[in-house]
Amino acid sequence: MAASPSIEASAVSVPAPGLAGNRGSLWLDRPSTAQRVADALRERMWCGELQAGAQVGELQLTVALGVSRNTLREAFQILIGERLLTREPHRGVFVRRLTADDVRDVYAFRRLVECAAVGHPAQPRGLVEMRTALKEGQTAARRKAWHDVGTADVRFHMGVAALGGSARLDRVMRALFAELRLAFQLVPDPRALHEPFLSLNAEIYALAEQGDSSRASLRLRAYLDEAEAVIVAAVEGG
Amino acid sequence: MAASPSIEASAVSVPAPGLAGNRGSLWLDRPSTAQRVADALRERMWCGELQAGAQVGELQLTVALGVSRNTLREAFQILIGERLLTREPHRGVFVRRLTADDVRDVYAFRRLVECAAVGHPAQPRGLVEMRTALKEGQTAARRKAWHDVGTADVRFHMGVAALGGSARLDRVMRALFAELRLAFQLVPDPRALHEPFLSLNAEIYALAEQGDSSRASLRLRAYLDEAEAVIVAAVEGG
DNA sequence: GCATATTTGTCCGTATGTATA
DNA sequence: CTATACATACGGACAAATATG
Repeated sequence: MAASPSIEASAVSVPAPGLAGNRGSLWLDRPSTAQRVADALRERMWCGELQAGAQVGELQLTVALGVSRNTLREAFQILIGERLLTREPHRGVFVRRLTADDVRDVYAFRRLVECAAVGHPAQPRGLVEMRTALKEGQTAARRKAWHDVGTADVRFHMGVAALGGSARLDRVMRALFAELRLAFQLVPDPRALHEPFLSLNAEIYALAEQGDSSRASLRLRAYLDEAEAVIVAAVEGG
Repeated sequence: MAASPSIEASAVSVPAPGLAGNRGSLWLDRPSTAQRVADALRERMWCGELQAGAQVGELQLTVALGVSRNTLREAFQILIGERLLTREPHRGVFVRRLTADDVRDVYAFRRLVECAAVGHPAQPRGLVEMRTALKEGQTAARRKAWHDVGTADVRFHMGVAALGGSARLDRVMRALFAELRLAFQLVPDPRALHEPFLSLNAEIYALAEQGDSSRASLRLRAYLDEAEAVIVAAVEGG
């Protein structure tokens, strides 16, 4: 059985919604306990603390997070809906493990959507997101912080999607990258995974910025083909 | 307050997961109770029995569906994740009411995605889906069953999306249409909503089938612009 | 503005069925 | 095969917030 990473001693630290404090706050930013638990678990998956295939048992988490089973199960439903967790009936809840076909489908989707977004940009604001993400990635690479390079890469392509000018697309892509991150962590060498794409992203940005949509779309496709191959290999190899 | 449509006397009829029967079934198709409740509610929204803005009270539904409050709340989380329900803290759960901006965003997304799919079709199997949906719509129109015409229209454009060749795209579009249906039902005259698009869909299909991707993409864009205007007007008028 | 009733948010206890050692 | 552990689902309890008179 997959070693379930220790999750002890980390209660959800935000004040519970039914308690004191929060005076004056008009319920505007008061996520429910289930929502905060889901956020906490999502964060743990994003940073690699909870890895693909790991079981997230109900009992352990109730004591670790200090919430009831009911609340925890609500949080599970949220994350199952986001396809970050999967439920095996009467066996438990597990961090999703992407198959090679899952990864291929992710990249089929990205090819369609990202290439369309750079091909017919509707929201130039995405360009600034791309630019800042690009710089982030470059400085992170100088620090040899490859995990951060990967985060910047995700942010860069969120910027690409933002060119589409649709909030829904932004949401869908955010969810997609959260899933994909689960597969990233199966790649043994994070440097080999993220470093080669820095220059490709720079090319894509330059072309998009100077309005050469069709050439940008072509380079983007090259990026996606390469990245898909790397991740598929990692998923199949592991 | 929006009249909450009667939901009485309609318990979730599938055998509960922890009971007899199901012998030999290896848990393959055994959705949890929460999942079945969510399916039931989704169906009621799809067919218009539960309308946008209606409150779905916990107590009424627990007695109507014969499930516990905990289970019902799990189902709520599923549907909230699909953006079919919204939660107003300490006030209740309501069927989502789309704003004009929501509708505009839906169509921005559809323009990007559907036009890309017909523009660079990767999965010709979508064409057969389009064709059957087209016929369905035409026969439904002869019967003056405008609700069915709308369903066929959705199916037609699911076929368009299927041209993209991505299971994820199919899922996203299915969720999108479930949302959009909530807005469809605000349009007073369902005939005026769906009938004009029959011929446009036929045009799009013909062009796509004979491989004229760019012209198909143009007609599709015309469809989406027109449909957006109709729905936005209905949402703003209501 | 205040007191009350209703509903939500959250927790706990428990019974039953399933999977696994 | 039995026993243990755990998931599923239900029902009750209580505090907090909202709605109502």
